[in-house]
Amino acid sequence: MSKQTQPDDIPKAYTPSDVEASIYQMWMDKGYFKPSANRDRDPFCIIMPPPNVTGELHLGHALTATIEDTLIRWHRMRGDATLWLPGVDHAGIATQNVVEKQLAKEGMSRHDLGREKFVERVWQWVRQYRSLISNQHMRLGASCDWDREVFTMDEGPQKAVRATFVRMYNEGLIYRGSRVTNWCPRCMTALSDLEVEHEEVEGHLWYVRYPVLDDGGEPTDDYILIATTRPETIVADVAIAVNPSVERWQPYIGRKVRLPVIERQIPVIADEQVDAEFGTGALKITPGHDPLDFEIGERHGLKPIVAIARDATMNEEAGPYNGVDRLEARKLIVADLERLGLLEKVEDHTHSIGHCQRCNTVVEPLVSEQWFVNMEPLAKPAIEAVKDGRIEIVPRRFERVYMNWMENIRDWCISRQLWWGHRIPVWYCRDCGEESAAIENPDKCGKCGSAKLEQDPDVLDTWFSSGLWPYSTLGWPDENDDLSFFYPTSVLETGYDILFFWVARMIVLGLYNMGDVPFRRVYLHGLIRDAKGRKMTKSVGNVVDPLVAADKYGTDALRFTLATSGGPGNDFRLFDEKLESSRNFANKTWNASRFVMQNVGEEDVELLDPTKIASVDARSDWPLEDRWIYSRLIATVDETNKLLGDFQINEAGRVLYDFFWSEYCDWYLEMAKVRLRDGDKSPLPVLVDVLQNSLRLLHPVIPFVTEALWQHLRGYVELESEAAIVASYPQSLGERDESAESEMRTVIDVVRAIRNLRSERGVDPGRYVEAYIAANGATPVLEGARAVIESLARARPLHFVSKTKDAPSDGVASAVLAEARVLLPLAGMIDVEAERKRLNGQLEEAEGEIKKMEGKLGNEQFRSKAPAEIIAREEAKLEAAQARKAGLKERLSELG
RNA sequence: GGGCGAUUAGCUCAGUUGGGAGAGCGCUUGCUUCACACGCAAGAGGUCACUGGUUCAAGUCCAGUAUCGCCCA
Repeated sequence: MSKQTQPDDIPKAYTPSDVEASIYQMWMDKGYFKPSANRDRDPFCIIMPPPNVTGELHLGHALTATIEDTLIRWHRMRGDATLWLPGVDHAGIATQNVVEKQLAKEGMSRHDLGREKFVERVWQWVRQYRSLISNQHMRLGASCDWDREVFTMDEGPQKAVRATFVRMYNEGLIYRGSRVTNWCPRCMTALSDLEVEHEEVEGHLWYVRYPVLDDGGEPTDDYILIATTRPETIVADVAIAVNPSVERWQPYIGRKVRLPVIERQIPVIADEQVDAEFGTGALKITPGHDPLDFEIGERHGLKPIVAIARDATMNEEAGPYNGVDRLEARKLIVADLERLGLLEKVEDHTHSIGHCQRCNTVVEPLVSEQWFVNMEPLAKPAIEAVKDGRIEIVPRRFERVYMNWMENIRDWCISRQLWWGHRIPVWYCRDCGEESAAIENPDKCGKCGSAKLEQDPDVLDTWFSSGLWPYSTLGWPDENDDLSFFYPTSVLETGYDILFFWVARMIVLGLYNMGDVPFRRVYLHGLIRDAKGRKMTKSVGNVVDPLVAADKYGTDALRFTLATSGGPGNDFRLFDEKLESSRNFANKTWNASRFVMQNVGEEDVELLDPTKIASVDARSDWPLEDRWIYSRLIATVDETNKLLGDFQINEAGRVLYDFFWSEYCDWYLEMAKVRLRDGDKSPLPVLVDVLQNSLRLLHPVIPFVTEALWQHLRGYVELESEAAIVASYPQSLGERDESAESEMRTVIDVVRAIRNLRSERGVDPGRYVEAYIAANGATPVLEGARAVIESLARARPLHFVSKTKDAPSDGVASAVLAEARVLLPLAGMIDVEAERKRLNGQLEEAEGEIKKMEGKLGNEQFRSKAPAEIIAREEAKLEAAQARKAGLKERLSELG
């Protein structure tokens, strides 16, 4: 084979920026991201959560991309027909806000432009950011099928939105009505309940006197005391409600009181729902500005009064306060109440206040006409789907959170008073007043034929279109092969913070539109925090740009860190030290590979044939270290596949890290060097084979460095595929070799013991020292590993003796293991007294262990109830401790 | 008010059928050893928040308490 690269051509340290761009380009050019057209294969499909088109990707997106890409690459390597479909969300309010901000810098508002021109302006923004987002995903190594990239406002999804709306409208599941909804006076739109964030605020409770009127409508000296947190809404009160079960209120029911501040008369009514415990037990009823009051008002046929306008200023209903901002009006009204002697007292009071998710403005609940989805009938099948396991949520605990929300579902306000978004497909006839919904824009009224049609000016909640994402991206409502092959999709992966916003609604709408669940499994990841555990926000200024981190440490380092930092569903902190450690790991793979390639050099090395070496027997004539590392590889392969199947990506990463670094590099490579230095090339096939398996195992998490190495390695050895990304993922390689593993533990223990003695006695690291080993049963194993031990422990020559008495006795440092006693003659470096003290300490430890084990094994209950395997293990421990004790006693008596 | 999560080495976190207390970083000591100082070797460091229970056996299961955080109303 011709060598494509020389070892010297490979730089000493891995430099991500040298290889990432060209590798990604190569993957793209070769079309590796496209799903196999072979429909006999199992489908594996993830629809990417569409990032908002508002701006650049943050770490949460990078985490999503990392986890999904890892799963996708793993399945692709396993041979599944794998599709990862990318997309971008139009993000109604958020995008409208950013474009408005841009306009403001030019001294304009959207009203200056008008709706049509403003929307065109947003499209300009979209064109810019849509590709920017794709490019950022590419930098992160995302192996999605870019030809299928979709935007929520593309023609296909538009059609899906309309088809869904029209059907729900016709079936009465979507309706229009006047309700108290959450109104953001800054965004000037209604919001759904989910878009309101509640915050505890230190406020006040004002106790206001409402004078009771006599039959002639004249005020008496009597009054009803009302506690309120919002005095400005007094002007919109329509009644006072009391709980009829409270004795003291009985005489007032049916009478009238006079509204303080503006002199309107309102009735005192009785309603069971009034909380007799809160405040004074009497409640002012303001149906125009409180959802609960709205319900009470409806029950009693009271017409709501809206006194606060959409811009949060008081309107004409507020009389003297007309035109004043709601918070200013509060101050004025409190002052007026005080002046009139109607304010009895003020108490401090903490309560939660709703804020707009997008702009943090205090939300005003007010009555307005909006579109709603009747959720209850839709929630039932969505509850069933999770209950009966058609959808599994990982981690499991979120299933309860989901259930709780679904079982207490409330109608979903879907209309937004915005210009940017899916326009509600409802038209009103100006001639006959007919209202109808349609998929295609109608040109005349279906009832009277008039052409004077007006479309509803509002747009839909962004989440309405993203709720259709698992199939609108696959071409629905049109039927096609992709849709039937890939739907239901395999995994929906996202952060737990959008479980309700997105996941729950996709389940509801998927079942409604498709009659089947949108995905089989939901995997929810945690949120990323900064080094101090704080949420990353622009206002704190602690936001980490994923691409900056990727530039600094390499994309693989970022990915490895994100993939291994936290368990499923748990938040985790990100900081530089973690990224450094991941970078070091990438560099380790680089250098181990470099070492292997240097040693392969011009040799013709063939890969091992796994089918021929699957059994322990087939490997029985291999040297111990070869049998050992191959057994460890087999164990690692099995464990990794199992963990990835359970979404335990963090654990899989840890297992691979430990195997590659602590076993392959720290021990196997060093042991292989012993033979290689003697000109023995026999370790090469194992060295290469374990390496190429490791590269494949690691590829899903750290794709760039593994691909770069794969390409280098191909210059030396015939590998199974032209690229790591399309190599097969190692699976079930064969039987573990338990005896090789335990024999190697003994060898390693002996090496460590010698190193420890040397280090403690300050032996010059370069110096070789003689060593004596008394090992009894383990002698053949240790003797077989003589060269390895001599080299790794720098102990030469190594003498095997049957008893420690056969070794020199003067100036000897010793270590007593269960399997062997090791003696290092270090004349002049040994303090006999200190040595005795040290050994006595170990003797005490061993005796303690023996006592503990004897106690346990002497317990009849343990003997009869514990599994045999555990009893055997404890017995082995006891024996080991006893062996150690005997060895230590022998040594001590030799010391005299 | 209801629910969930966290509490394990100085720091950040693993620990998924109950039986070995672990990793990375930091720290101490020694090494430019022919893959790697983004490294190697040797160490120190923990009543697994607390109380009680189940069990032969509890970081792991159950009940409760405390502190912190999150979600829902």
